Amino acid sequence: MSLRRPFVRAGGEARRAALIEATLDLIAEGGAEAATVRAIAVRAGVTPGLIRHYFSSKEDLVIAAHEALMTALTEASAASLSDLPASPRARLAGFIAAAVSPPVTDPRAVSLWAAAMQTVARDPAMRAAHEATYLAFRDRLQMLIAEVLRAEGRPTHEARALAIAGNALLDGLWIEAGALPDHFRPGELRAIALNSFGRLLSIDLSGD
Amino acid sequence: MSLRRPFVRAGGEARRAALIEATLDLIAEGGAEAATVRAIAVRAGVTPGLIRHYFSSKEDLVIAAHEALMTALTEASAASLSDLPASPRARLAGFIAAAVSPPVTDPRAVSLWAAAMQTVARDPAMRAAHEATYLAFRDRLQMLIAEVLRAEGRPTHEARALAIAGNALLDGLWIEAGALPDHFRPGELRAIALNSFGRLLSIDLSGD
DNA sequence: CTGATAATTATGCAAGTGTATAATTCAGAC
DNA sequence: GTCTGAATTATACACTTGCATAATTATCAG
Repeated sequence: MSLRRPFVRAGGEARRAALIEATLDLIAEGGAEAATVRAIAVRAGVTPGLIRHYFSSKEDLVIAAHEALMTALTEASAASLSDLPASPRARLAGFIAAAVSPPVTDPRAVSLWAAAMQTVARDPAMRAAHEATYLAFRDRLQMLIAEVLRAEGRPTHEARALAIAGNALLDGLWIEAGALPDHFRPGELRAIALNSFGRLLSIDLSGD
Repeated sequence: MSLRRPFVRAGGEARRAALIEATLDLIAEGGAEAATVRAIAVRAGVTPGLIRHYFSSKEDLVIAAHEALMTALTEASAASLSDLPASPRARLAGFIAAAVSPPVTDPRAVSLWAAAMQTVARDPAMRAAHEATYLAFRDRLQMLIAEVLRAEGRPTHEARALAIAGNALLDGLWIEAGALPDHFRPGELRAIALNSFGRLLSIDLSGD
């Protein structure tokens, strides 16, 4: 009579990742409210109670999911760096282009990011996670900008302001591309991003 | 023994507006999940059951609240334009400065915007409303930019791309100001916005 | 003053929420 | 093999949610 559901042990990191993935899927599809403990468990092929074995609370899981998402996005942008030539200008241009192209520009990612944004305002833990990933991206951008300025023999004291503006520009374009993908011609955002960055730095980035 | 709560009749439109206002307050403060039927009723100084007397369901109320918010933002944006001085450069500068300063830069507005953004992806009616307001703002910016270019005797064929980039820049700065207000010195974002726009247009906007 | 009616409150309910706790079962160590 | 601990399931609970329904009351027309 004991028809207890059979299971296989997936061990620490794999299950953790599966639960995070299920959480992100659900939030992207149906908003934060759709990511209930039970729904997450079903999506991950697991029983609700197991969530509490890997995360101290549901909130903890959601925060971990947000961190995983933002880290993945940041690394997707950074991954382009290693493939690029050594020239500072080419490196910056590649970084910018990657930030406004798939897979970074993905409606799912934008929707998830908006959901997280909503909680950042009031949840200190969430804000800490957002701050960390935001600053990580911006610092990377600032370093690339500083390298370009240095290569041109120009002072780097404006790098911070340029990084803030550049980051805002990329964020805005990223959001627009994700929310209203039909409003832009293919490659238009990429061209606008490179052209605008070029003007901000007074350097031509479109060539190479 | 019957201590039934006394009440006054507010009649149709007033109560309806009060319920919408309470809903927006709660969503802004605590996210969509905080806007429960009971919390809305308390905030509006009313009993939960009354909501069903003015709206066929809670979802109906939330949609009405979002519509009210959108139209309010649109009208506020339109009103700000009429107060601006006549010089094209001053008008553009004023518009930019207003976009990254209080009360536009308000955590409540950002939170509400994020909440709406989250549903844009899956709700066609919501997306239509969002498209309209987004394009209205961008078109306004494009017209201001075109006026400046025209006043300088320069061609205006780049106005569209400049408006897209400028709008993205303002969006990004606006969001970060709302999400992480402590990371920027007072007036820093305003200075960055004006300086960056100046470089995008190759025109000095900081003066005047 | 008296009905009539819409506005409002009061009460209750079924479904869903996160979480705690106990019972099981797999996988590797010895 | 068997022992053992961690991974997993199962069950239950207290609470919240949206909503339906019935009972009351303010307000206004006549």
